[in-house]
Amino acid sequence: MPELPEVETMVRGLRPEIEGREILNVEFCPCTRRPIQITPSARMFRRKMEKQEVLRVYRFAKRVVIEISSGDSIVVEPRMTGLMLVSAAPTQEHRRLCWHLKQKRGKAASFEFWDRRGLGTVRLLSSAEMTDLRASLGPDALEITVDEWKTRLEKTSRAIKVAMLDQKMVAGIGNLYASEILHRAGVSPTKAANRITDRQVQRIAVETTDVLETAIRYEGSTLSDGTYRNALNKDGGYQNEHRVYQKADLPCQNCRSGTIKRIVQAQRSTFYCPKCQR
DNA sequence: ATTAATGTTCAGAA
DNA sequence: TTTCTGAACATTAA
Repeated sequence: MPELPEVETMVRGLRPEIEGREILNVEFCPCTRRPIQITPSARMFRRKMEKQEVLRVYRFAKRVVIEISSGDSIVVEPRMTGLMLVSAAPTQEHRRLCWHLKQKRGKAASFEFWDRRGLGTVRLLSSAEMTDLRASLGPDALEITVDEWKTRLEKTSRAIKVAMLDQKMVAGIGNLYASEILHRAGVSPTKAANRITDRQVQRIAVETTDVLETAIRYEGSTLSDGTYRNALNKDGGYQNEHRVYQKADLPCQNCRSGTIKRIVQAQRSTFYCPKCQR
């Protein structure tokens, strides 16, 4: 599932292929069972995009943002199973949108949004709407400072794992990486955020940066369901580095005496070692 | 054959 | 105000 490292990987795959290219037209793939969630209307969406140049491609939290020459931005939120691709999609069936580009030698002819479950969204936002979107989320997980972590965490009594998933608190961390970060930081996922010690906040800050940057180097995590792929439809590699996620009942690689446990928090699985995470 | 599990976000309830 | 729950979705595993 695309969290920060997976979205960053999509952006890096997309960028060299589509930046500076002209969008000729947008195809709403007919094979889609239900229409993709698009704003504004499909007609407007298409009209505002055609003949525009892709100025830049970047990541914003868990979203892919494609800024075009009109000043508007295409904002793609992959949610659970969405992918941005510049190569053939995993299946024809779940292709949702395809942007056709003006031909350029050695470059992709198009890029597309593929989404098996169809929870993803694609929106066209004005620069003012982009500003609002920015203001609605917390600092990016790769930019947040220790002091920001501290002041934000002490404002809530929710469990630290639940707080880390709150995008208004810190943007970019999802269910998988929250468990991995807390394990490496040695902090219990159930501990109230406002009771985390300064030393633990420091550990969380360090491990957040380390885990996310390492995962980006590995091009994200592709789970057993095989859903996540990079922009070239290749698997990521970070799943082999996981220490707790989906590893219930296996021995803890950190303390070597504990056993990884699965619990449910806010209706989502949390994996941790009760022995070395306090 | 039914049911649970999967995770992100938002709306609405507690 | 803050925290919690359910719904949206498709597919697989039990």
